[in-house]
Amino acid sequence: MTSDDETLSDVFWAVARRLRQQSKEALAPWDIAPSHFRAIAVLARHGTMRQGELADHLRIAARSTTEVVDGLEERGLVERTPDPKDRRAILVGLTGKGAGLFAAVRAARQAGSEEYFGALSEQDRADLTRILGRLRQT
Amino acid sequence: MTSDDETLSDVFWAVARRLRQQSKEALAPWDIAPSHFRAIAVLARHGTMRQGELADHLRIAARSTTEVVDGLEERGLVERTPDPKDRRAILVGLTGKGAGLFAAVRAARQAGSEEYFGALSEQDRADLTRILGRLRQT
DNA sequence: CCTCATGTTGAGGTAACCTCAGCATTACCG
DNA sequence: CGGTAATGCTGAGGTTACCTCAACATGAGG
Repeated sequence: MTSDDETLSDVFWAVARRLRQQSKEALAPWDIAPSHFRAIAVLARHGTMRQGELADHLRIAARSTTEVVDGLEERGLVERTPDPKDRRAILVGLTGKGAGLFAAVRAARQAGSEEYFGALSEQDRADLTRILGRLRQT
Repeated sequence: MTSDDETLSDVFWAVARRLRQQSKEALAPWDIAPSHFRAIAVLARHGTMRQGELADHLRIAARSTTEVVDGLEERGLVERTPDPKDRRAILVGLTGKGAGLFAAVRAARQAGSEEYFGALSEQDRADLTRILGRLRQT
């Protein structure tokens, strides 16, 4: 009830906080953060790749990817192996445990975020996807 | 080109990053962060209030509000005065400088975020507002 | 007056990023 | 071929925008 003085971006950030909270909780049983899961999902779908490529997929800086991969490696969910074709590069791939976790989360359909957005109607989800997609390209 | 493997939340976060970047840049000339501006906007619209009230308006924890107000006070944009009615409480109000900054940013229409969302059509903005509003209540 | 509630802050923490500089390695070019 | 440039990663350090928990002062009710 507090306010009507909310701009679109205020609402946007309110939702962002909510979403973060929600998906963090959803992933808590597996002891990983949303950013970790995002990376796992990419690896699960596209297979082993270089860290740099992973960064591109995640649309974050290479340096940030190092950190995400560090977290996953600590947990035994991914493996780093030197790229035989380029000794500067490092390949990142899911371990069995990592693949298992991905499957488990998927199966449980607790990807959290999707659960969250599930409150919307098909139509609203479609609109939201379209509108956000447009914004991203701006 | 990197990916089609994007969930709705991925897109959402991509937009969030963009938005943050964009509005940070837009506010840079005034040396304040988006969170600061949010607080200023509330104070400009509703006038002097207690810190706790401000926290409610911003929908963040009271402790976090302390920090935002700290930042604004350092920059001379707000003033803390003891609440004469309750000596535990503190009133926060805009200084002339703060009000001036608000006006300047407004006038320049560089609230950034709104600029960003301005790329959308009326209709899309309305839809987005509606959908996000619904999500927030979830 | 004594206990409980309220308003703010100190201390300490988190997630998810960022840039900049440095190191190793590979690629290109005369 | 030798030297310069570009590439791939990481160490160091920073930022934003939050959070919780506990302490402290003050106010309110019985």
